Amino acid sequence: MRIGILSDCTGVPAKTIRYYESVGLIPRADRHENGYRSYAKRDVDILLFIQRSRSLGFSVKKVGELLALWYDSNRSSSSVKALATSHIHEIEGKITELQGLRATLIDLTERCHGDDRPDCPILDNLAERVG
Amino acid sequence: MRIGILSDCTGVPAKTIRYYESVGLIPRADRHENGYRSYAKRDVDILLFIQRSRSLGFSVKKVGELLALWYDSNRSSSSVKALATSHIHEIEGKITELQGLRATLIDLTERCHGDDRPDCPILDNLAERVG
DNA sequence: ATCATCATTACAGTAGACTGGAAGGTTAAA
DNA sequence: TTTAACCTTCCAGTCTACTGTAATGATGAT
Repeated sequence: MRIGILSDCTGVPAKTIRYYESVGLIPRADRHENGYRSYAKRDVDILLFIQRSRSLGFSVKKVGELLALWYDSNRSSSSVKALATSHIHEIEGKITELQGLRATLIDLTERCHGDDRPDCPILDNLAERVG
Repeated sequence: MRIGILSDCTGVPAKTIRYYESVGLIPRADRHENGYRSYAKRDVDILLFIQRSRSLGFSVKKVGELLALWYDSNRSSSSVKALATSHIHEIEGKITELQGLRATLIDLTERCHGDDRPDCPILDNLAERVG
């Protein structure tokens, strides 16, 4: 299977597949006689695994770790769970941060009448010396 | 006031102040005879305004818009509110996305026993053909 | 006079994950 | 035969918001 086909099968651009190879996320592809990369069905599964992991917000680096565990039939499920759990914590940290911003902004906008007058608690707050 | 003092007053690195000038977020500073940038107390307020806006997650571009409104004594509070509201929507979009990821990951980790056995629903899920 | 500390500019690098484009080789179809 | 559609490599660019570094000049204290 050539790279274009693999791309069509997975939705991952050929450019990106080469990129994944270049950063070591996937192994170097076998080559046809003409130098074209040659893939097997297994590679479709790998790309889909990567795609799904990425869509869950795992960094490329962490996807590499997940792939290593996936390849390793002697892995412990606890090691996978640890990776996922740390990722959840990361996400929860971001959520908490964003919720804090949201709360502040909501408070400010609720206090802003939002009419034609220039008077505005949002700007007042931003202009406030904090320290 | 030289740039180092302004930096000390605000906590914004001199480098960053020059950067803000270079991208037009703040106007070009007046210069002393020796070519050094010269700032006034007003600039402290501007930098603090920028800092506070940035800490609320506004992009540098949006901070520019906020500053323009702040400078404009004829602004309408509704225009400020509109900016803030659109920013809230952006944040809420991110929160929703992250919560979705979190829910999926929590579900997967809950189904993973996390012991020494290789059997793992997280990897099974990632390996699952979706389309 | 010399040193530390401050300032200037211009250019490049960082992070993360790609994406674009040039210059060229290969293959299949019209 | 020519054209289209593939593929190759390599280098560079994108995005955002800075940050680093080099080379150079100014100021103030000892």
